Amino acid sequence: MDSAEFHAAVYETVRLIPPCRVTSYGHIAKLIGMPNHSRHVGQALKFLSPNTNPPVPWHRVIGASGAISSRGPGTQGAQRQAEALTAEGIEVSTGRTGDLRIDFSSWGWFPQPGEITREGGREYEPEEVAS
DNA sequence: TCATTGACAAAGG
DNA sequence: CCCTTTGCCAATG
Repeated sequence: MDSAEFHAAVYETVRLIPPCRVTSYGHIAKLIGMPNHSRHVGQALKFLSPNTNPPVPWHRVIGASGAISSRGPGTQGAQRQAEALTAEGIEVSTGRTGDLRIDFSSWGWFPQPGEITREGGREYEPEEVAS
């Protein structure tokens, strides 16, 4: 599997995340079958151009700690992601250090690699996704 | 080529 | 909880 296929696999998998649910980079990597490529899931999302068709709900992917990953000092990417999540109805809280976090016990989505279509994996209409 | 960078994760203290 | 260390590997310079 080359990198282009990897990126495509990431997008397809992220697209399966139901609304009002979030998962982690590492779990996406696991679902693809490459559990040690969590960092590259983030890269794939970074390369994602806005307004893709079909839409990819990139905002539903956060770090395994439950925190929205920083895009680096002085950037607003994390804030934008938080806005997209709250717009969906997901609660985003702010920790002491100003980190944006989400409660996995309430919003987490971590299916095993076989039970995806059963659980609720379906495709979403463009208007359902902010992107 | 070689070195550095990450939208990461798990384990240890 | 927090912080540090270690493993990871495509992309970037």
